[in-house]
Amino acid sequence: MNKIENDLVKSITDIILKKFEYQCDDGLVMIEIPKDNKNGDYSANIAMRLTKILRRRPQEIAQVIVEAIAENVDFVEKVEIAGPGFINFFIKKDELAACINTVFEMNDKYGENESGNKLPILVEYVSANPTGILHLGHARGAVWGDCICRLLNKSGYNCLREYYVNDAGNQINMLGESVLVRYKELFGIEGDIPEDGYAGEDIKNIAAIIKDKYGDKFLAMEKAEAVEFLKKAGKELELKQIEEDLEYFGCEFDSWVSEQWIVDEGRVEKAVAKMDEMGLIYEEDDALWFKSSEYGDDKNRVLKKSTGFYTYLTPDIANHIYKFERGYTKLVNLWGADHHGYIPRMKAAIEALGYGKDALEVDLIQMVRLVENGQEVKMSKRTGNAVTIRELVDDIGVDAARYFFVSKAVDVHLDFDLGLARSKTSDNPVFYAQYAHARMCSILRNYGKDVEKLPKYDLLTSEKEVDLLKYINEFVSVVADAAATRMPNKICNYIQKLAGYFHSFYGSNKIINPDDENLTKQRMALLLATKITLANALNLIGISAPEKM
RNA sequence: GUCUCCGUAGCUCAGUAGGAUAGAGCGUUCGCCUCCUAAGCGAAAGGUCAGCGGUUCGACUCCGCUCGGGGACGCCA
Repeated sequence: MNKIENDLVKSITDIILKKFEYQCDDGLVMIEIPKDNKNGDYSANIAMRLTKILRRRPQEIAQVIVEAIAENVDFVEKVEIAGPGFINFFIKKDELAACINTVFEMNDKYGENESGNKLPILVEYVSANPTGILHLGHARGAVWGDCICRLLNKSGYNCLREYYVNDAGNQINMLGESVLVRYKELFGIEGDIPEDGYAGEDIKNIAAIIKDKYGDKFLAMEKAEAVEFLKKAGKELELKQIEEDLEYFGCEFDSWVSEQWIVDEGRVEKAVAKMDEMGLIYEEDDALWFKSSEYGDDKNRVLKKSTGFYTYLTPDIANHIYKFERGYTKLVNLWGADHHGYIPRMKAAIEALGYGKDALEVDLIQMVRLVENGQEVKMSKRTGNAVTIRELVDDIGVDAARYFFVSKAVDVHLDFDLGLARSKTSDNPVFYAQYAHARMCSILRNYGKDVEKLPKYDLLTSEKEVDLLKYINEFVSVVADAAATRMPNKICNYIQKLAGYFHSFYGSNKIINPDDENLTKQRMALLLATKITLANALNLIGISAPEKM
């Protein structure tokens, strides 16, 4: 919330306390920017919200508030009651323009806020198995998670970006076997990829790298021994590829936690022992079960199979314990929608272990369906024809690709029309915003002088100018809200709207006006403040703000 | 069958602490470059917010039911 809104809320609660003897919670007072600015610069619906509590008609409550505001709040130019009881505030124009100097002072830090209160929060995302190349489905989660972390950092959370590497299960054995098949092929020995194996091009590349490095040494080796080696080598090469692709896509991680490491450290055994100690475990049919149904899951889950191996769940529980041990009190996981059934059992484990029911929040990333020429393109690491992140980025660019994913809420299914993304690059909304930025830079270049910080901006009173000022003022609260709700798409909405206000301002006002030096200075200041805000917003979603287009 | 996500303009989607006349892009139809970037601006057309009921001053928004579409329901990972 910006200063004006804050002051309004405070004034209103004060008045309510004084006139109605009711201590009104700040959260009850909503200050909004009305859609139609005939209804003021800001409006409040508090009179209607209080009707029940105060047992008075909204008009009556509004009347009292309006009178007191008019008397006591000096930055309000006019205040009136409208419709069913809205209180509409018209703010003195130079008060609205005060944000320009705030933006200048904060510069690239404008938008920062302390709403997170330094809360230690660990965000786990992507976490794709190191058995294949990252494709479109992963791209959505990667960008979304990356943007969430950018928002959290901007909003004063203490955020850690983590990738959980599933490098211990059966799929890694299959990786080793698949590499072995491709490796042998390079020596003319034909074989079939196992049923659950991996047939992607990446496996061939790995086989080739291994052949270059080690020659034919695995041909004579015992199969089990060869697979043991190849799965490790394969995993490392796959991981390296994943890391490079993510970086290429503008997504970085602070921390990579290996499942194998969790196992090797004895953390799995420790977790099981602890759960046993707490009476959360029982034995049945030669397997070890977790009483997850006592904590909200619809049935109990196996921790250790009758074969003696752990299920996927068990090391992951140890993984989550490890997160808490490092001091993170809030955990956020971004999982694919197919993991939806997995959430209750992980939450059950966390609750059972005493970390609190709501310590873990899981945001599900709904499916991305790849469509081309009206037909669905199946994507699977195994069929080998998946469109990879790298291909996508080479095709349409990092900015457009990122924007496509981050602008749409993750809880809806996404049809990614590759043909459309390719052919309509210039229609992508990201260019609208980037063009606005480039336009502003161009005007700054044409101006040729430094933009001055002025003590007063009293000439910025036209409708377009006021729209811009109010919206620049909103940025901080938009960032805080987007962080709290973990919805970076709200930043996209902000960007589109801010760019729209600018383009509209540009269309109706000559910014550099040789006949009026004072007005030009003020408009240039507004322009620079807009540019800084837009650049900061673009940066929050990892999209470049070009100086020229 | 159970759980879950979704249903808003011809298409792709915003709008979710309940608020004033439901928004944007693409597409369609008109205007606007002797002037700071026309990748832009202005205007028009386009809607039973899937349907029915409930909660209340007020519902696209919250609750229930129905219909329609996606996904998940393993001693896989």
